[in-house]
This record gives sequence, C-alpha cells and structure tokens, in this order.
Amino acid sequence: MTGTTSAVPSRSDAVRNRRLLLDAAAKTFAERGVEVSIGEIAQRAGVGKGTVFRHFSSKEELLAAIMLGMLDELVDTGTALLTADDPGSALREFMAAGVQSLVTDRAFCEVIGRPSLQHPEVRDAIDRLCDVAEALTARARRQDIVRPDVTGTDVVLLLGGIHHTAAPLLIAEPQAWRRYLELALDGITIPTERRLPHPPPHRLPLTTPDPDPGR
Amino acid sequence: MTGTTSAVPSRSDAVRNRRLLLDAAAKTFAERGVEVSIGEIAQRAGVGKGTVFRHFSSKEELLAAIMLGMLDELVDTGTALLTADDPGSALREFMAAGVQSLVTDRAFCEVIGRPSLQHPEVRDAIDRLCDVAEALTARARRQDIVRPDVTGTDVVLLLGGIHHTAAPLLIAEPQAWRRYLELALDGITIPTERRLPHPPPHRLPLTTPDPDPGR
DNA sequence: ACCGAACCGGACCGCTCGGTCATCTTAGGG
DNA sequence: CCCTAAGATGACCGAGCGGTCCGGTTCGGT
Repeated sequence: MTGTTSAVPSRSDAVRNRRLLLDAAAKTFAERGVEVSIGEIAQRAGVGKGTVFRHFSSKEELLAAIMLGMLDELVDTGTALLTADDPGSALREFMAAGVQSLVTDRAFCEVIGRPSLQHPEVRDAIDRLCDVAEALTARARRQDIVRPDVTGTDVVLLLGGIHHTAAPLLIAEPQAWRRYLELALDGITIPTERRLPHPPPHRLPLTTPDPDPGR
Repeated sequence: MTGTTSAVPSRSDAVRNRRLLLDAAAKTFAERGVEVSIGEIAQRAGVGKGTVFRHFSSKEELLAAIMLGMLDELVDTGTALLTADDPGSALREFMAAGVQSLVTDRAFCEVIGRPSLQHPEVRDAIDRLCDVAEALTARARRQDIVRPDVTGTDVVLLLGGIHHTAAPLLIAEPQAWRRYLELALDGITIPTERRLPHPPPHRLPLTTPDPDPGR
C-alpha cells in the first residue's frame, strides 16, 4: 500500500524530514510537473538540497515513490468498486477517479503512459492497475454493457487520452473532462435503446419469422 | 500556405542554408521533440549554431515556423475533404490524417494542445484548423452521422487524445492508433443499424401505423 | 578584378540543473 | 551529561542549454 522505495530511517528528525519531503514533493510535482528542480522541493519542505539526496538516491527515485502511492490509491479504488452493484457505474466511477487523478496531478499524467525508461516498481504498479481495470471491464462485458473487444488495458490507456483531450480546456472549465469521459464511454459501450430516437421494436405485432420457444 | 516567420533572405548561400535548416529542424523536432538543442539541429543541417539565430530570432520562432507548416498542411487536407462525397468518410479521413501527423511528429503533438505561452501565429493556425474541422463536422452532423452536440473543436481536441491514448503502443504496433480512432468515432457518431446484431426492421410486413404515401 | 555588405562559425556568456562532499549539528543511548 | 554516529547543510562541480558576438569568409553588383 505505502510503496516507499528506500528504508525508513530511525532517528526522529530523519523520519519527520522524510514526511515533510514526501508531502512537499507530492504537492510540487502535482502543481508543476516532473520538471521542477530538487531545490524547489527542498525549499518547500524547509530542508536543504542535500537532505533530499540523503533520503532518495536520485530525483527519479523520489518521483517514483510519489507515483507509486498514487497508482496504489487508484488500484484500491478499483478493487473496492469490484463489489459494487452495477458494473457499468462501477467502471464509470473507476474511470472518473482515474481521470480526476490525472487532472489534479501534472506529474502523474506526465509519468503514466511513458513506459520507456521507467522505474520497474512503477511499471509493476501500472500492471496492477491494468489488472483491476480488466476485472472491472470483464464484469461490465459479461453483462453486455461494454463491447467484447475492449480490454482493461484499453481502459487504462483511455484515462490518459481523455485527460489529454480535455487538458486545454481545464483552466477555463475544470469539469470539461467529464464530457470526454462520456464520449469515451459511449465509444466502448454497446449502444442501448436510450440512444436511439425511438424505443426499439420489442416483438413484432404479428409475424415472428424465427421460433421463440422460451417466452 | 508556406508560413515562414522571418523574411526569406536574398543571397544564394543564405537561402540554401535556410532550406537546409528548416529541413533539418523539421526532421529533428519530429524525431526527438521540442527539447532538442539548437546545436543538434545546426549540426544536422551542416551549419554553425550562430547561423540558426541569424535566420530565426529564437528557438521558439524556428519551432513555430515548422509547426505552422504542419498545421497549414492539415488545414489544406481538411479543406480538400470538404468537397468529398461522403461526409462521414471525409471526417474519418481528416481525423486519420491528423492523428497520423501526431504519430510521426513528436514535436507536433507536444506543441498542439498547449495553448499557454504559444506563438500567436500558431494559435491562429490552430483556430483555422478548428474552423475546417467544424465545417467537416457540421456536414456530417447535417446528415445525422455525428451527434448534434459535437463540435469541430471537439474533433481537434480528440486528435491529440487519440494519439495520446495509443502512444505507449505505437513502438510495438505502429497502427494501434486506428483502434482508438474508431473508438472515438463510435463515441461521436450516432449509432447506426450496422452496430446492432441484426439488420433493422425496414418495413413491418403487415401493419404500417403511419401513412406511407410515396411508395 | 574589386569591394562592401551580407553571411557564417564557433568560442564564449550566463544560467539552471542533478548530484557530491566536507563540515557542522543533533538525537538519544549509556 | 557526554560522546558518537546519524543526519543536515549549502557551497561546489560538471554538463548542457539558449543566445551573443566578432573575426573571417563569400556572394554578387559594378
């Protein structure tokens, strides 16, 4: 659950500074993206630059620790939704949570979807995310809510795509991503009668060309 | 059409170097993204670093010149498709061309969709792209192919989203973006009978509740 | 052939970055 | 209370960047 990379130190000031550092890094990465300097994070945490490298061997290690936390959080959300009543709503809620995370964290959406040269632990967490997404998708698929050819990986990839589509609008309209989430959902779901202008023919009034033994 | 920012010089060696520079910059930006150094572009063009800044006042100016060319190319493609027979296919082809451009040019997909602090000429070109996309969309909308609430701006935004969705797969499977293009198209189009498991009832064999004077 | 202006090139500048290290501070067990 | 090992610090390093500048080169009109 708490996927810290390095071992947690023993001295009280060290554990306190580590917390300060993780909190400051999470906020700063979220606001400004992966390009922020270590110096800025250290300043925000109220510690020296050298302290950062005492706790994390490199900038990438620090970033990975933060990203891992976010990914695990999403995995937990998805896992909880596996027991929800309506598989369709569960999938929608999972995707909404995913896109929401991307919207509120700039570094998160910069890291995800760039599998090249990425921390192995982060890769593993993304795999876990794909697994839970696949479980949610399979449940919805079994009820003919989503197409048979849509996978959990599709769903995870779509999270980034939905966010990226809405990104230019988010400053002016922070909820714009919901528009494209619905669009994507319409793309992956099987069309239902509510999308057609008229209710569908349920049974033909007179002639039924095929045998209908059951009911 | 050819949206060069600075004036084209008069001396023969200068115009030759300018061409060399534009070609090298286009290739290098496409392959490595906007982060490539001016030095690398100059080296690839076979000129000195100073020559770059003689022709373009800054790196951003050079990048804008390249991006402007790509955007205008897409606008031309869209304009040509406005006279195509089938509005639905025209829209699909336009979107395919757009995503294809994003797939083959890393800088292009980094620049588009980041309207903040962007060259005004590039902004204008994006506006023109939205206009032609709106024209294409309106044509498809009029024939009930796409939803009434989908705009040209939606379509342009979706180009980036589709590419971004497929990006992690493109190295292994360069055509993967087509999957998500179809998905997006399914999201913005009005469901048609070909998506239902059986062909629709065309005319009821016997009872026709509404008058059918024509035939 | 000549000459001035346009052009070229790469050393150079100032800056920021991730990361290191010698020196100083402090927690906390005995 | 004291001593030591763990921890904190910020000056420092080398690399790389965009952009500048001036001495040398070349084009092209006359």
